[in-house]
Amino acid sequence: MIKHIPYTGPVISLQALQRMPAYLYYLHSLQEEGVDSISASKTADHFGLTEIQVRKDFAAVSTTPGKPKYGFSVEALINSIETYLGFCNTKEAILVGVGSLGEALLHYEGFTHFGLNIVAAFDNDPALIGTMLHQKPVLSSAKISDTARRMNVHIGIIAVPRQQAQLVCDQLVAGGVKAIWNFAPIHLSVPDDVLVQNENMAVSLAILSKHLEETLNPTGGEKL
Amino acid sequence: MIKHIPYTGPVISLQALQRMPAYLYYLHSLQEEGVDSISASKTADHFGLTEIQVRKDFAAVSTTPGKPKYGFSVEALINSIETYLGFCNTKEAILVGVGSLGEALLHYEGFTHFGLNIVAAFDNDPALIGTMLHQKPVLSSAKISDTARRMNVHIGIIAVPRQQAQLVCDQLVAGGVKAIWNFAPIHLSVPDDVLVQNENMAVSLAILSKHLEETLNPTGGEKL
DNA sequence: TAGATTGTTAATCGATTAACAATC
DNA sequence: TAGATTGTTAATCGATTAACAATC
Repeated sequence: MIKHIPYTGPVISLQALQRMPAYLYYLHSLQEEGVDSISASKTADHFGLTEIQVRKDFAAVSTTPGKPKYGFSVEALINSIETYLGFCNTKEAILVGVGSLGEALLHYEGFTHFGLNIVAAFDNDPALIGTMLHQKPVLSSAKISDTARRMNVHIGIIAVPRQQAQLVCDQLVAGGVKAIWNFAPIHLSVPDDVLVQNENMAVSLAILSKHLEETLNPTGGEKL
Repeated sequence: MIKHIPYTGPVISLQALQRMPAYLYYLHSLQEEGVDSISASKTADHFGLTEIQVRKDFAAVSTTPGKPKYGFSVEALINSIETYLGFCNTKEAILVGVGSLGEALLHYEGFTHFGLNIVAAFDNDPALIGTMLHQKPVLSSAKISDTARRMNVHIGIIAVPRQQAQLVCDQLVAGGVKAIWNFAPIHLSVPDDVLVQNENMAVSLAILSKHLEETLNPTGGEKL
C-alpha cells in the first residue's frame, strides 16, 4: 500500500520560531521607512544576535534566497515569514471567559494581522449570554463543543479562572480544537495532537525578578 | 588588593527558570489540598516532563534536600522557589503609558504575589497627569528619570505605543532602572547591565499558528 | 531488609557558533 | 576584479537524558 507521509517543510527550532515575530516587526518598520533590502548582519546588529544565527533563521524560512552583496528583499522576507507562520491564512477561534481579560482580547483588533479571527465567545454569566460584545456573540459555555465542531474551529482561547480551565479545555478538545491559548495559570492536560500555548506573565516576572536579585543583591559574595 | 567576587548561587538555565512559575502554581494548589510532600516523579507526570529533569530543577533551587521515599516538602519547596526567584522581596516599579493595557496592569492586584509593587504611572495626556488611578499617582512623562532615581526604582514597565518605546526606555535607563518589562512590539536597545523582558503575544500566536498549519495543512505531502 | 526516591556522574542530543567556499 | 554578503559543513557548547550509587 502506498503511504502518505506528510512533509512538514524545513524543521526550525522552537527558539528560531520564537525569534520570527521580532524579525517580522523589524522588517515591517524597515518597509515603512522605504528600505528595500536588508542583510543578515545589519539585522543581527539591531537585535544583538550573531550574523550567522540570523542568516540561518532567514534561510530556514525564506523562499527566495538572499543575494550576495545585497541581502534579502524586505518584502519577500516579510511574505516568507508570514506564510511560514501561517499568518496569511485566516484561522477562526473561539474565546471562553468574558471577564476583563476576555473582553480585552475580544476587543483587540490586531489579531487579524496574525490571521486570527475570534468568531464567538462563551461565558456562564446569564446576563452576558445571548448578547453581542464587540460584534461577537456571547453564548452559553454549555455550547462550546457543539459550536466548535459545527463551525470547524480549531483554536480555543481560555480566559477563565484556573478552577474552570481544565473543564473548559476538555470541552474545547471534545469540539475538535487542536490549539489552545491558555491564559489561566494552570497546567492543562490534553491529548498529544493538541498544543497548549501558555500566556503567563509569571514567567516574565520570574525572569525580571531573578535578574534584579542578581544585579542588586548578589548573594554570598566572598572575599579572596 | 582584595577583590570582591559576587557569588550568584547555583546557575540554572533560562529554560529551568521558565519552568519555576509553573512548579510554584502547582505546589500552591497541592498546599491548598493539604498535601505535605511531593516527589519529582509525580510532578513530572503532572507536567509531562521527565522525572530527572524535575529532580534537577528542584535540586537547583531547593535549600532543604528531598528525602528518599518521601520527596520534597511542599512548603519548603514553595519557600525555596519564591526566595530563589526573589518574589519574597518587594520590588518597586513604575509604569509608563496609561492606555487600556497600562490601566489594566495598574489595576491588577496579583503582582504583589511576585513581589512587584507599582508605585507610580506616567503618561503624556494632560487630562490624566496629576490624577490618581487605582490609588497610584499619574505623573508627566517628563519626570520619569527623576522619579525613578529619587525613589530608587529599578523596574520599569513600558506600555506605550511602539513609536515612543525606545525614548521611554532611554529615560528609564537614565533614571537607574535595571529591568524593563516591555509590552511594545519593538526591540529595545539597552546597556549590558539592563535586562529587557518582552511580553509579546505575537510569539504565542506564531507558535499556535505554526502548529495549526502543520496539523491541518501538512504541505507538500509525498507519495512513496 | 526492600523499595521508593533522591543525588551525581557520564552520555546524548540539539542549538549555536566557527570556518570556509560560493557568488553577485 | 575585489569585496560584501550569502550558504554549507564541521566544531563547540549547553541542556536534557541515562545510568547508577546513596539513603531514608
